[in-house]
Amino acid sequence: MSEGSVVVMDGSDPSPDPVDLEDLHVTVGRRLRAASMRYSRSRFSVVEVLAAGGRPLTLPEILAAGHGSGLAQSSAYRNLGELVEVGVVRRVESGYEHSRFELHESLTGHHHHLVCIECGRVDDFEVPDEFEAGIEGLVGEAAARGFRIESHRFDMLGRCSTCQEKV
Amino acid sequence: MSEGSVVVMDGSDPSPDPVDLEDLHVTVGRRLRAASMRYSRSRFSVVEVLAAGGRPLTLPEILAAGHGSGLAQSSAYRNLGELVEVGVVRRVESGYEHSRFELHESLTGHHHHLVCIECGRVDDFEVPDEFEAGIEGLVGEAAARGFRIESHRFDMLGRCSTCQEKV
DNA sequence: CTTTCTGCAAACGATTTGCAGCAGC
DNA sequence: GCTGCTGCAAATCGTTTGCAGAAAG
Repeated sequence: MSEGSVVVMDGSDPSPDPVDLEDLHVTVGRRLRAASMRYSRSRFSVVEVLAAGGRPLTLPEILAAGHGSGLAQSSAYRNLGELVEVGVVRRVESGYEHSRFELHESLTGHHHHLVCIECGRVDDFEVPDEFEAGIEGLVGEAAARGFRIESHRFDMLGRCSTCQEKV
Repeated sequence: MSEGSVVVMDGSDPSPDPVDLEDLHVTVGRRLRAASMRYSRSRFSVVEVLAAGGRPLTLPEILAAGHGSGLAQSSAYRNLGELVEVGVVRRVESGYEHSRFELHESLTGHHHHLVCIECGRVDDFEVPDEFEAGIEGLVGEAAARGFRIESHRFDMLGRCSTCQEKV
């Protein structure tokens, strides 16, 4: 649960995610070993690709990015599933043809998504602290409905710059 | 696009959705006819089930609720797809085994979802106006990232009352 | 060496679709 | 009576899984 290398975003940095690769791999290796799993070459490659992507990627994107690594589709899916289980990867259902995968928030920091309703592309998006605080306030309201809230998901849907041009 | 029977929620009513069935069917019939489609018995039944559900339902749930109507699975899917196209139904991807379907927000009012991470159940959830206002403020920020926002999606994830007991 | 991975190919399962007969208007 | 809708069964397609050989430690 506790993790020393959590990256805290301050909202003032517009660049993707300066996650330190060194730390990242150390942390991932630790989490895998804790589950008596190996940090194999293909798992390493998947993590590397996700870190470089800086946004949720589909399986085809992951395979293409790891070009030459010759990773089989089934292995990639299997790796992703395992990484999800040890809390290194998070699966993002975009509702388009493919699921998307990104590094877990414990590694990249809490954020939300900008989803293109045209091409399905998903970008990361951080919101002001006061907004997040407002969300916390809603948790109590949900409790009144019998729900015990663990997390939330906030997406803004629209058209990315590329797809706006196509109109 | 414009529609006279849009239901506006004021956020003070905790009950599900007092959508008037009469109005609902009239509106749906109008939208279908506008697309030169018929308001067939099975489409009617699907709309009725969704209205009664008051929350996003899966296809199995829809078929079960319309018991006796003998609606074929493929027809239900086809009806739902058509209703989505004419703006009567909205598809909600829960990320669990089945997609879910609910009446379009133009018929039920804008709302969000409480999602049970255990059983996949989804309940409707309305947030205070000031919260929605805060969301609008984020649209401009997204624009700075090249995205033109059309809508948003906010889900709170947790465990429903039934699934809390199972622990 | 032993245990855990990987690739391959087959299996799955939710959703979609072609087609011939039925229903709405 | 047309035209559009429905059920049935087959096809899709992203994702999962069984298995035999290949790596990790």
